[in-house]
Amino acid sequence: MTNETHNKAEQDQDGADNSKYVKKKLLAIEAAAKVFADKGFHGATTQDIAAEMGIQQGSLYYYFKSKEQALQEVCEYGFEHYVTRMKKICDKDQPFEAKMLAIVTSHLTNYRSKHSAMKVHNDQRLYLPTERRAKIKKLGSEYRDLLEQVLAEGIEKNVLRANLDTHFIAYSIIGICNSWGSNLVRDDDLDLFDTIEQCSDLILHGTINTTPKM
Amino acid sequence: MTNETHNKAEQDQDGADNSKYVKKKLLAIEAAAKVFADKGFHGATTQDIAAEMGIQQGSLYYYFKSKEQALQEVCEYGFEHYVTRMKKICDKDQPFEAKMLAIVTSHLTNYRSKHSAMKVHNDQRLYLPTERRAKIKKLGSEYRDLLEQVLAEGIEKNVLRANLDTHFIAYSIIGICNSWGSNLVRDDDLDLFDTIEQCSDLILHGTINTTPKM
DNA sequence: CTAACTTTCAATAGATCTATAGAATTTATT
DNA sequence: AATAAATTCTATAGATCTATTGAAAGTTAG
Repeated sequence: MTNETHNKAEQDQDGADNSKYVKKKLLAIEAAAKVFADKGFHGATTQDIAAEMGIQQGSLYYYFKSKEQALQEVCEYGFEHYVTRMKKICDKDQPFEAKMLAIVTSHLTNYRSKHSAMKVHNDQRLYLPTERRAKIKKLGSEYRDLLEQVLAEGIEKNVLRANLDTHFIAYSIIGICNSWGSNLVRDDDLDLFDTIEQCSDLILHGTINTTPKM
Repeated sequence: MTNETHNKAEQDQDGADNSKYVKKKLLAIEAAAKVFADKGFHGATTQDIAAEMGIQQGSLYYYFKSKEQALQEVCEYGFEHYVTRMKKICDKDQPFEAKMLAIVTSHLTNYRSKHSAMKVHNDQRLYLPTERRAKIKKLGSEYRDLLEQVLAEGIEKNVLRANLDTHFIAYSIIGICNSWGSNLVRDDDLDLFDTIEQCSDLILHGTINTTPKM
């Protein structure tokens, strides 16, 4: 009768398996991801998201306290898997080339198979106020650090050129992968494994012909 | 007294030098570019753009018939220079490496020196309805074609590896450049020429150490 | 100085869209 | 079956925001 919690959206960081709720909340995140990916954060309406889920606009607020929170959760959702997988790859003891292939594969596979959330993370996260981006930022720099570490190892083992700037290369790899990731999302006909292979090849060998027959 | 053209925005494809008008219209496009780059198309308001120009919200419609038209013009504005410059580079008779350097330089310089419009073109053009994107699309494919042609020449002259997919490489180059372009826009401390050099180097030579001392 | 033209302004209608609140319905529990 | 709890609905206030309109202010030219 007083102010009980009528709104699940308020008590929302527990991992407790309210099974029913948790499952539909996930659907909500995925619906938001799809809609944000298509129309952009500001271009999308809560109505769009609700429609995607087959519920009424107002009902959406049972799952999200605000549209902004929805964006935040979509971004985190899209990015968490991705960083987790990266950690696993880096932990394994593998030759450099294999690691790099695994990294590119992980990155691009994530785009194709799973989430518009990846796209939303890339394109829309800057519309979040800084407070809401803290976790995402942390994940992002974790990811880059891991990647730079892999590159540093590669240099140490003499597989990579010694004069490389790992920071620069890390950003570039992420750039290429994101760019192709977007293409994969946009164009269903694009072959995933072909793309993976070509990206890796470009990153490793560049374009120059090193054995020119004269 | 009937319906005369009170609105310049309606008669707007003439290159005639209404000097005063033309100059301020350019300021309008640049203001829109800045605001769209910061807040995104849907996140920006006509009020924001007007404020950036120091005029009232309603007055903006003297220069643009609609917010959407503003976006279209910003995208075209950002991209035209860019394609024009590309043509010049390709026409010149130069060795492959020089051409590639020039292309990367042109691309990144355009980001740093001139326009948020580049950013808007990249990030926001898909929010335009197809009709409004016709010109932009044409320019885009012109650009890619030119780039692919340069690459094909490189292969022919045996400077580049024969097994390259020019289409793929072209997209990748654009991807890397856009990615670093965004970084250049976001981070003023980033050195332009350093970035250019590193991008070119990566594209040409990749990362692998081709002369490993054992 | 006056008339014609250009540019800006102020005010607003009409159309959103977010978020809230309380009722209605469905689902789970005793 | 009766009660409690969870989920969804309807309706709406309040806050935008775009685009229009006609008047005001500024500029140019005769």
